[in-house]
Amino acid sequence: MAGNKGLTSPQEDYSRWYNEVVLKAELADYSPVKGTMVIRPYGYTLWENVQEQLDRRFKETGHVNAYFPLFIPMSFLEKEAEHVEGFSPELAVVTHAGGKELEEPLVVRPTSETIIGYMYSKWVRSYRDLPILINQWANVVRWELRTRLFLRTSEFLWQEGHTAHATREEAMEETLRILDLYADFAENEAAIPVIKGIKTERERFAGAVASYTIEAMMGNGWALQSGTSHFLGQNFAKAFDIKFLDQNNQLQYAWTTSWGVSTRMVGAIIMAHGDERGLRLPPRLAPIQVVIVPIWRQAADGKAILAKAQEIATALKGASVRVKVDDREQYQPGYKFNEWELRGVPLRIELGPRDLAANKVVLARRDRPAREGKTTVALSDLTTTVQSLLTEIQASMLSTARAFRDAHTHSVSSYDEFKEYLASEGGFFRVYWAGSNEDEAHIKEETKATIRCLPFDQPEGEGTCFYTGKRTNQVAIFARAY
RNA sequence: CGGGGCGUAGCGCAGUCCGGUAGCGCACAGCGUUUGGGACGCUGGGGUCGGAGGUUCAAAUCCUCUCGCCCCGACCA
Repeated sequence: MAGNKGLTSPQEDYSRWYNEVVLKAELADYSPVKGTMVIRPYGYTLWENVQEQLDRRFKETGHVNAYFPLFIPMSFLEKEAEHVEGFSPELAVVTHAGGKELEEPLVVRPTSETIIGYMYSKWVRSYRDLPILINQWANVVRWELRTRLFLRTSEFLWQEGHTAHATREEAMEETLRILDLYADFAENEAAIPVIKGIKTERERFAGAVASYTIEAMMGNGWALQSGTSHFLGQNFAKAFDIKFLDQNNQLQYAWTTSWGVSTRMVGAIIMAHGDERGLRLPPRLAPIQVVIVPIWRQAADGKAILAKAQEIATALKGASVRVKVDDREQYQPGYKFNEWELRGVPLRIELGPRDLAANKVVLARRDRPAREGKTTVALSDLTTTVQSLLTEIQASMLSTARAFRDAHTHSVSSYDEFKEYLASEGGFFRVYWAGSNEDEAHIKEETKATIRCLPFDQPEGEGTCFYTGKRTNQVAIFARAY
């Protein structure tokens, strides 16, 4: 039996598998309002670990956290033409409060560029007030038509960074610094390889001059935009009058950026690593890194084994390992093995009478199939072995994900070939591209694939556009996307 | 909003055609035996059959209206 009992195989029905994993692993549950979800403790702890690692990186690069309000005057949204056009279809608007109709409707923030722009205009007078490097952790609301747990919910959690700078160069540097930061997080914490690139006009954030993205490949070959960093130019500065006197006493508009990673990242972790047994969590983010499953035949053994399990747990905690002893008596070991595998715990310690007698334990790696992933280790070496195994699993998960992505990245030279491969294999398509906005729209209409980005990693030489046949030196990444 | 499907115990479903007063599996509770890859036995608790109205001696079942959810298409972190 390959998979977890009762779990749909990802090969058979990927989206069903995804939903089941989220629900059965107790990451989240549906909430009564359509399109909203409850993030359960296990899922929330995972999110907290994402937060912690991102937040650490923000602070290291000079950013500070603040909080801006949930409600935004409707008129603010309207100040930036593209912005309001982009967001108006999905706004939740409060028209009544305190028992009467409001004079001006309040928008529940879909993102906070506008209210933050408004505040920045109050705070900025001189080049000496710049840069402003603020991040906020918040919830936002976008009334989506089709929702999916973690990937697209009407309300979601995220961080949004909003910075203002004196020069174009500085703002652009910031935009790219954050993109690198996101990529570093994705690869080194989430073990998800990403492609850095710039969005085409069609996919650009409403109101931005340029949008940059990290794109990750999910287990079904689809792309997931996992973080974005926007260079906003002076668009919002002009809309909100963020002006300062420069060193030459000249009045200038500030240059702003915004960037975000959301709870969608949890979806990325699920889909980039999950398998037919369920979730596989990268050790650096896993709420539980090691689970200890005690095993005993006779009640008399139980006490000693549980005591030893606790002793091991204490030792591991002392070494900063997130460990849990599964001391539930109503479940058998086999059940627990499967359950913790479903929930993605990277490493399991099995401790039975034989082990106790020999001063050993069995270690089982989640990233390797049943027997292959099991080793026996002496108790005296346990802590160092666990630590090195966690490091190894983390690295192995990244390289496995990278190998998977590379194996599912194709380069095609004609549109027919593209369509054929997209239908049969899926995955990413790294192709020479000289098409127009309309060409892109047409391809999307016919194949549902979109340009995920124009990757930073561009070829040296020229090639022929797979769609238009024109010569070009630009490549694009096409894929089906969430 | 267009197309398709579904609402019966916490979950998954049967029962609906052909009306007779609700059942199965899992889960849950108690007791006992079990425990190295999803144990078993016995006992037990749990239902306004999505909602409202109608037909009928009698409605989960037939009729009318309604509400909600899921999947597929047009937008998005």
